[in-house]
This record gives sequence, C-alpha cells and structure tokens, in this order.
Amino acid sequence: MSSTNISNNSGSAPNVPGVVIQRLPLYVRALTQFAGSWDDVISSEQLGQRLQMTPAQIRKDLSYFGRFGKQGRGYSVASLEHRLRSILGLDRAWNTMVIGMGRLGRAVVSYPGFAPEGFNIVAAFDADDSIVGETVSGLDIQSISDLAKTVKEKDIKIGIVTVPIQHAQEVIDTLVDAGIKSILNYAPLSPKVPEGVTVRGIDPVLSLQSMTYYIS
Amino acid sequence: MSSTNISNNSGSAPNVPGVVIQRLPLYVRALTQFAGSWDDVISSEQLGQRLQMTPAQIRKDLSYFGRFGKQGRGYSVASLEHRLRSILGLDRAWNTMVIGMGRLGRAVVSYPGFAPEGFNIVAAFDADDSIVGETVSGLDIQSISDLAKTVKEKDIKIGIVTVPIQHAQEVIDTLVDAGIKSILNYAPLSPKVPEGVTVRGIDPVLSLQSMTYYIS
DNA sequence: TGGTGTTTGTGATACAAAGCACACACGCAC
DNA sequence: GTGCGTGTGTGCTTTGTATCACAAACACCA
Repeated sequence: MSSTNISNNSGSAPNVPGVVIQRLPLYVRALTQFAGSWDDVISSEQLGQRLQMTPAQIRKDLSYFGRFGKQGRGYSVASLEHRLRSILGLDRAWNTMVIGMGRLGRAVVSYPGFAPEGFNIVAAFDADDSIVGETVSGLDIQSISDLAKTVKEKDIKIGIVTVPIQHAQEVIDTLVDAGIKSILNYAPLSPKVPEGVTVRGIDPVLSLQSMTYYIS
Repeated sequence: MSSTNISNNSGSAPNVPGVVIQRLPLYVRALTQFAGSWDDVISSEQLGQRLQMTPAQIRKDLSYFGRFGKQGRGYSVASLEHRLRSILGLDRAWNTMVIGMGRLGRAVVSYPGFAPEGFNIVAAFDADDSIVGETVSGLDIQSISDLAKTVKEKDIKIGIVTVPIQHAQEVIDTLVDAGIKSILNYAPLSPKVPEGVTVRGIDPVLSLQSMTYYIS
C-alpha cells in the first residue's frame, strides 16, 4: 500500500524502528543493481544519490546492525548486500501461499517476480468449491478448509490474500489461526490482526488517491 | 510500496505533512465501507478502531483541513467522506495512461478496480513496435513517441509505469518531460524525479522482504 | 431550561526520526 | 613512516509526528 501495519520485532538486534526495517530491502535492491558495476565498493554518498536519501540516514540505518563499512573507502557492495540479506532473512527461501484464486490471485501466482527473490508459492486456496481441484500455474487449487493442515505440511510462513473484500477479514483470521505471522494483503481494507502479526497492504488505488492531492 | 517519494504540496491547506495525506484515502475507504451501516454518524473512536489507530490521530489529521465534526456526536459519515474526497481531488475523474504493455501492463489495464474510483485508463503505450497497434481491453497500444501528444490531447494527469526495470528510468524521464506530475511505478527501482513530481511505488517483493525480518 | 454524558478540536507534551558535524579509521603516495 | 584525503560511525541537535488531556460544544432528557 502503501498502507502498512507495523508490529513487534522479535529479531536479533533490539528495538530497530519499523521504518528502518522497511528501508533495508531498498538498500538490498540498490546494491544488487549496483553489483557488476565498474566499482565493487560503494559509499553512503553514492547509495544515497541513487535512492534519493541522505548519506547520513543510510549510515544511521546500517549502524543499528553493525559496522559494515571501511572508513575512507565505503562499503563492499557484495558483502553489504550479503549482510543485509542475512539480517532480513533473505538468505533462505520462504514458502508462501495465495488465498483467493480469482482474477487477481491467478495473476499473483503467475507473476514471475517472486521466485527469483526466494519467495516460492507452494499452495493456492479458494473458498469456491466449483474451482477447487483446478490447476493454476502448476498449483492445485485447494479448499480453504485444508489451509491449516497444508501450512504445517509445507512449512508455509507467509500468506498472500487476494480474496474479495467481503471475505478478507475472515480469511485473514483463518491465516492467523493457522499460525501465519506475515500477511501480504491485496484486499482494500485494513484488517485487524493480533499483536505480533505483520500485514503489508498492496493497494494501487490508495496510492493514486494520495497523489491526486498534489495535482493542483 | 510501500516505498514512497514524497514531494511538495501546492494544495489549498498549507504545509500538510505527507504522512497525513497518505492516511486520508484510508479514512475515505473506511467511511465508504461504513456508509450504509445502521448509523450515519461515526466517532473518531469508532473510525480508529476500524483502522487500528488512535482517535486522537484521526482528529489531528482532520483538523489540518477544517472542523468537520460535531462535538458530542461525531462525524457525519456521508459528509466527511465527501469533504475528504474533495480535499484529495477525488470528486472528479482522472485520466491515466499505462506505459509498458507486457504481462504486468495488460493485467493493470484490465484490472477492474480503477474505474469505479474515478481513475480512467485512456491510453496505453509500449516501446516495442511489433505490438504497437494491438488492442488490449479496448485500448490501442501506441508508440511511446506519441506520448507527449496524447497526454495533451486527452488531458492525462497520471502515468502508470509497467515497463521492465532497464527502461523504467528512461520512461519516467519521458513522462516528466511530458508534464506528468504523478507517477505510479511498478518497476523495482527508486527513480530519480525532479522536485514537484510525486512517485508512488508498488512492489510486493519489497513488502515481503521487510516482513521476513520479523519471522524469527 | 438546566444538568449530564459525549465527543470534538487543539495547545502542550512526549516521543521518534532525520540530519549535522566531527573524531577517528583507513588507504595511498612519497 | 608520515602526511593527506576520504568516508565511516555516532553523539548531539533539530525537526517532525503522535499522543495526552482538557475546555468548549452539542445532544438528550427530565
């Protein structure tokens, strides 16, 4: 979304602000894109220029987790990327599932951008029995009643919600009950979740609606 | 995105923080969903409960723009929604265009969620001449070289970028040159834009990457 | 009409994040 | 090695945002 729902951090480094965590993937992305450039070292100045932020903020953010740079030189691109990925838990693959196999859900499971980043969609669910059993992008559509069982069997840690808004809260409750702690929500509502569950919303309409304000 | 690029506000009310503007659509959405309930008045307490935020924050946010509530009663749902839509510029329709007619761009133009909110996609562009002239969801794919002309002819105010990352910055530069001030960016990079141009990014991968941190 | 219960709008306050600026570390050249 | 240039890491300051708490406004009822 743009709109977010920040939660607790049970990670290693204590008390890192949510905004900082949300910027780390930005750094990872920029570093990945920078790797293979003529230089294998990057300064906070250069990174900041690429990301349109101040060098000081980048250094502050990184300092929450350790000292990764060398004074007088900058940061090793490869090494910093690796360290950040490790901090974020991106040095492993994550099993995910998509709930809601309508138009949007089908677009999501066939989106080729998740797998290369280590997010594997390993299950697909829908409440409509008439499409349960269909195959989409190599995935059998399962009934939501199987969800909890499948979450355990396949060690799924992340749920992607693409159901219509009327069922979104209910589905999210189901995910929470199944022990899911991370939810990517495409439905246009702000769901209620207990403390300790993180929700990130994806809503292009919200983004558009906040931009029109600035068009005179 | 989740990741955003905040810019100047040339609006009527002076100096409203960007975070506040980004919350207004949330209020609009909640009010719309609340309309038709048993009650036509809503308190900041109720709104806050629905959106998981404090009543005080909601009242503060609204106070940037005027006094919309009645003490002892709350806010008229219909009236507050209308006022907020007016502030955000949502009381009119906006013409938009999509640049990049690959898989993602096609999904975007056929997404049924934009039009009901007043965002009409009136043009589609691609750099690849071999698909220029094709029709997607009733739109002719045009060459990017026609972009500036079409922007003027059709009074397009918003650009939606769905091109591959290699061409994204270049395309965004083209939009800026054509006078576009609001860009919704699906490409996984943080583009450079001049002061006065607002960019909102949509990147589900970034959202996922910042959630994995919290999974122990 | 006066009293009671609500809920707003907002100054004041507390908290959080961003930016500054400089000591310190390191690389490099001679 | 000594000296110079560069860029980090970080305490301190500034800016920004969220929350508190309460006076004023209104609804409702007797």
